[in-house]
Amino acid sequence: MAPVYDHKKIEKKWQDIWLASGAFAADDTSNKQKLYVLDMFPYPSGSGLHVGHVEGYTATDIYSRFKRMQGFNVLHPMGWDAFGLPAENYAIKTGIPPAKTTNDAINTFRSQIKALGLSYDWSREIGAHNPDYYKWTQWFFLLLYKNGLAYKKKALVNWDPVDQTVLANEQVLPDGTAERSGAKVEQKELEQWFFKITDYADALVDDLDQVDWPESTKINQRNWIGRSEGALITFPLKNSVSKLDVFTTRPDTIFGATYMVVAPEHPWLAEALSKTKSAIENADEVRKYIEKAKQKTDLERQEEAKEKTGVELKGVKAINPANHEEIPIFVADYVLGSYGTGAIMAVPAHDERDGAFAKKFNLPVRQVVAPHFVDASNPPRPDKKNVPRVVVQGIVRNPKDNMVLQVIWKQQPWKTFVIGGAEEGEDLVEAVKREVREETGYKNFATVERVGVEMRSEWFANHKDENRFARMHVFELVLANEDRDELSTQEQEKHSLEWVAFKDIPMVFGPVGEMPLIWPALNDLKRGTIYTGDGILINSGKYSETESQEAKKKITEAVGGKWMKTYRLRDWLISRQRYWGAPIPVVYDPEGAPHPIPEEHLPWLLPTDVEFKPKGTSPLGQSKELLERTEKIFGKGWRPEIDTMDTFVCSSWYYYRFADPKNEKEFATKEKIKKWLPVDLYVGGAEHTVLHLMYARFFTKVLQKMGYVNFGEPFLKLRHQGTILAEDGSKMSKSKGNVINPDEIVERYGADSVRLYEMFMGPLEAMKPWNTKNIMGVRRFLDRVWRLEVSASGGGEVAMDAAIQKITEDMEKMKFNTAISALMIVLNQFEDIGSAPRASYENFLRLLTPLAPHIAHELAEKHGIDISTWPSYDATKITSADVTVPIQINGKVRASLIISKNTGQTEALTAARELPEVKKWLALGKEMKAVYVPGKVISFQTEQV
RNA sequence: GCCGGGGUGGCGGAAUUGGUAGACGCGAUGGACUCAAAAUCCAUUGAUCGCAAGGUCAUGAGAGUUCGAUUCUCUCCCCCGGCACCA
Repeated sequence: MAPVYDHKKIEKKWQDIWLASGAFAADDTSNKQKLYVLDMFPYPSGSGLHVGHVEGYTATDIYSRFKRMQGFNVLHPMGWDAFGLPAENYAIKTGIPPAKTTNDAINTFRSQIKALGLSYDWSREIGAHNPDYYKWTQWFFLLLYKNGLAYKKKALVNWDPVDQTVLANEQVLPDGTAERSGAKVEQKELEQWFFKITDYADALVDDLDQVDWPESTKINQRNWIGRSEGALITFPLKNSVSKLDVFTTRPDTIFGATYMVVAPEHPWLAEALSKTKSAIENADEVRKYIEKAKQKTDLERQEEAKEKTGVELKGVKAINPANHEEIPIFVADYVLGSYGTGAIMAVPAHDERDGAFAKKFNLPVRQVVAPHFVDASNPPRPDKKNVPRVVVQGIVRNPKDNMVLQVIWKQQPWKTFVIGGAEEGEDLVEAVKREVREETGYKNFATVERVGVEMRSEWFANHKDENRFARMHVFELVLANEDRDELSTQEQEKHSLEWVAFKDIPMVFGPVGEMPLIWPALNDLKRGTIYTGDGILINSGKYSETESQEAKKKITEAVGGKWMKTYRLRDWLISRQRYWGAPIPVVYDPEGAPHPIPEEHLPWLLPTDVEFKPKGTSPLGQSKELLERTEKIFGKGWRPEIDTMDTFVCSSWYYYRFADPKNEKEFATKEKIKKWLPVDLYVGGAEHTVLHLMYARFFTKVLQKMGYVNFGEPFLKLRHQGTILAEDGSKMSKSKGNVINPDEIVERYGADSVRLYEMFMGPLEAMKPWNTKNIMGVRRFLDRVWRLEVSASGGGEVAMDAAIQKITEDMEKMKFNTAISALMIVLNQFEDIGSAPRASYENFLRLLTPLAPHIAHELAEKHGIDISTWPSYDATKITSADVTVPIQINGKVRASLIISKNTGQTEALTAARELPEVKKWLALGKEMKAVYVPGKVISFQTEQV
């Protein structure tokens, strides 16, 4: 009788062994290939580790152990993002210093993490609140300052009038009240420090292409940065020397600009109103509107977004530089002062917001872009180029006058229209067929030349030099089984319905770049709808019939505009009127001018002689020690900066420190950075898709520019762990009392069971509910592994090679749920044959090691098995010569057949017809068609009765 | 509203260069062992019709292409995440 699987004893034993031996220390000198596997370092909160942490950390641990077994030199460290608001808020409540609560929390976290058997290199542990760490956070501030990337300016901040303190955005509830005091938050202008992240906006967008990150995270970052390209165009004012600049992404619509709008904050407006004799006739009304708009919070602006408001500036007109028309100017708060130039040209026909405004104020709408429809290319097929193809799907007509409103196009993989051409003297049909064969790889198809499609001769003449063809036409292409020139009558009939609709509208065809461009004749357009897409210009003077993209450039140039980029991204405000953070290393001379603190005085220590009571300024302002220190070093009358840095500054560079955590001279040596960075795999929650990940990328780009590192992206591969929900599918929260405490689960079922369970729940990135019953399933699996008998020699067949291949691939892709499932299948096979053959068992334990390391090590020791290397497999043993092929008759599986892989079509079909099941079903109708897809399926089609 | 990701048994989830849907696990039902219970083991377990053999239906809904669709195309519904007057 095997002894009972006592997880507590075994897990403690191995954790002690690993700790004592420093088993997971990364080797700075090894020649083995390095791999840097990193978790987002946690904020050590007082409530301890939660199951979400466990999920991410287990995933990186499994991956690290797997890679070590494959011979990599793995750096897998852990540290603490220890500065932050919760500890300070707790101090305000209790008076206990944040350093104390934070260190207690770190001790809890560390012991919880150790109890999970996670293979961190503890010799590299760091804490962002330790002076030997924040010394370098301050050093980074100085680096940015020296390079003009840190500056001070006035900014609006969230001000809590009850607590007399500035709040971070996340401390302001959606209804505009303070989370702590419940007071209505005010906007207050204060001098603040900023990092000039906007200098790197382009690199932050462009370099996303280089990294292996979830697509959604990249998109979030792109949206946040919000780069858009457009034109800066100047609109002169009538009877004035003043001009208004607008930014627009759609200079092609300028002929439709029937009015202008300036933001209430626009400086020109303030100036115009301040003059004793303002040109604005209704100045009072305008002032009133501006005052009202100022009082609106962002929230109110949002809520009122649907209803547009504004006031016309009477007596002032702008001149549209494209057509020299006089147009009115409005002030309206739907235009933001902080974006672009704070002024727009309004094109109500082609912009939803301008359209809504024009409707309310009854302003003229002029349509200047006619929609066209450019079809995207097909999904790529292996070894074949993509070919653009379009088909009419539907036509929307106005029932009153039977006018065509819209033509809907769609792509169809089996049938397509191609626009083909031929050179002088060449046969058109042959030329098209040759081209289609080359471009698509299709060998068998029929073509039909489509009459009724009107080629516009003047359009063609205009674009002649862009096209190498002398003649062009539209063909319908139908894929066929044989090579034919014509469609059968039957086939033609089949498609005739669509065609009838198609040929009724006059169409214009022509190539733009590589895409066919198709648009309905201009006079068939519906008037008055807001069309925001690209198209063909109409009512635009000499630019009419020009395509949007082309017109953008041409018009911008013609009106003297400048092509430029704008961004939504703002500089990073890093000042916090808070105690528990890294002090900003700046002092002010008696005149109040800021001076960076010289490096030799770093770390610029956080003082401890403060009270944690909200008093209206940063708690550092009360510190006698800090003031005395400043005066002692810099002289009488000098004052310290009393704000601290946003904690995101600390976490923007910590991944460098792990490479060289004890260095007192540099944040890390160039050699060690070169040795370990960039991070190969980074795992953390999806809540950091924008802020942390973007700030960290910004720091790395600065380091690259300054020559400290030779790469521009710190995290090559990023994965997010999904949220773990409570058993009822709701979010876990303390207030609901449905939080699962990992300690209890580890105590009860063991660390290996918890690890295995969290990985078995589903895909790493998925949001999934906790289910304590399901832990019993993986625990039972481990119990059975524990009880498994091992036999000296083989007692049956177990397909280990296939399992090794499957699990190796799953590990690489971090599909741990299916890897565990594959191990369960192997165990089931062992049990079916009564015991595990020794050779298979050895590999089974090796495969199990990264996932459930404690039990695997214990069993390996018991049986004398070396589990330090990952097993390999023999690929020839995985694929067998025979395959089981299902047989479908009229699409339903009726039988299956075991045949050799090399069996030919005729032979396979003959063998299939011999089967009684097949005979029975084939007897019901006349056989029409038989297909054998080698190794996959046999399919019969019979005449349906 | 826009962008992105999803929707498969009672539950968590497998399977997509189109090829036997539901792997693996949980739960459930029946049985063995036991005085009994727990643990363990064996069997069954998508729905439905049928005594059975065997059918039929089924991957959010509806259509389409195909010998064959969870997988491709179109329309619609729902859920989750992000952004939201960004010109």
